[in-house]
Amino acid sequence: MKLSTRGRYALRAMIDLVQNQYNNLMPISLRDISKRQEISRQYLEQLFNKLKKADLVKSTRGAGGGYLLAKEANKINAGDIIRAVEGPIVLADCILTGRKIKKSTPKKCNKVEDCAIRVLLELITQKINQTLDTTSLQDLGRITQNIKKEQKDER
Amino acid sequence: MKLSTRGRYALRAMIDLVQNQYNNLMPISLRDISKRQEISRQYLEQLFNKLKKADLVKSTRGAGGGYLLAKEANKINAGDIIRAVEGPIVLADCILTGRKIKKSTPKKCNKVEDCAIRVLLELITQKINQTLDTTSLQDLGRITQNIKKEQKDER
DNA sequence: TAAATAATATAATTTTTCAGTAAAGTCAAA
DNA sequence: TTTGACTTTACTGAAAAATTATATTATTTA
Repeated sequence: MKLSTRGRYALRAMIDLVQNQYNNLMPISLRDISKRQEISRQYLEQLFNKLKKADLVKSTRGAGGGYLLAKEANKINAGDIIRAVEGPIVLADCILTGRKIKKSTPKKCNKVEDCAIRVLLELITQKINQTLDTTSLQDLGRITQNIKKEQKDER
Repeated sequence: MKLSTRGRYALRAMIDLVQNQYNNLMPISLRDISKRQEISRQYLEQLFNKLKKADLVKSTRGAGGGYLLAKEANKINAGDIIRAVEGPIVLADCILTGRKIKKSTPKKCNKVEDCAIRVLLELITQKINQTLDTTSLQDLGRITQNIKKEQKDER
């Protein structure tokens, strides 16, 4: 049970965007994010594709172009970001499809025991989404800011 | 973000154990569980190895042998079972190790942005464990029982 | 006590997913 | 018209997960 790097990288990139924006006026290029976050440009491209489709960022092309937040940082939450790049959070396939367990051997989930497990997993999924949806990008930005400050003060 | 089959199978096997026990007197063989749950015997062996080490089941060898619950079903919870076969629930490696992100390229998690993400993931992990630890095997057994009953009534 | 049963332990194999890379193309602004 | 940036698709290698295989040891029962 892990959050894949896709989700983590997307969060990181979005936090980077908030931190480096000047009132969301100057587009930020993937090249810059790539450098700061040490994530390959091509990989970022994949992620921002999805972030854009989910209306979380907007882009301007050409020289001096790049990405901007599509909404205010307090209107974007962690759940939006993660679901944009990873799809909906599903702890077991039968929850979404209702049935299938595997792709290769599309066996039905016909064990009643599974249904009890499904009840449990659905409950957990709810809790996860609840937490993700009550944490805004602004929150994440502030936390980051505070950590940076602390690190500075220590020196 | 998925619960692996290991965890799901272990839950299923344990529910099977509760459902088919006669006051926990007659050991249940993996062969029977394997048949009922359609999980290969060898795979079950791996799982029960860990369940035993975690003191959730006890075993007797030889003919007529098999597994029994090591404690009462209301003293065993879903979290015990899942953690027994999957290890602790960790949504990102840096949470456990404090630092490392990957094994192969042991790069440090030196981005402050990650720390904000860690705060979020730790919160979620707490919630997950909370839910898992408040759902007993007895609960799961009852839910299963109810579902079986409903299915019967429908006919 | 031999045969059958069932757990224990480890190793090997297969399958699937993930992470990252590459390439070729499109579009917009300076 | 050229640069810089976004778009899209395909591919590859590595790691993790799932499954299978092979012995071995311990009990019971006929």
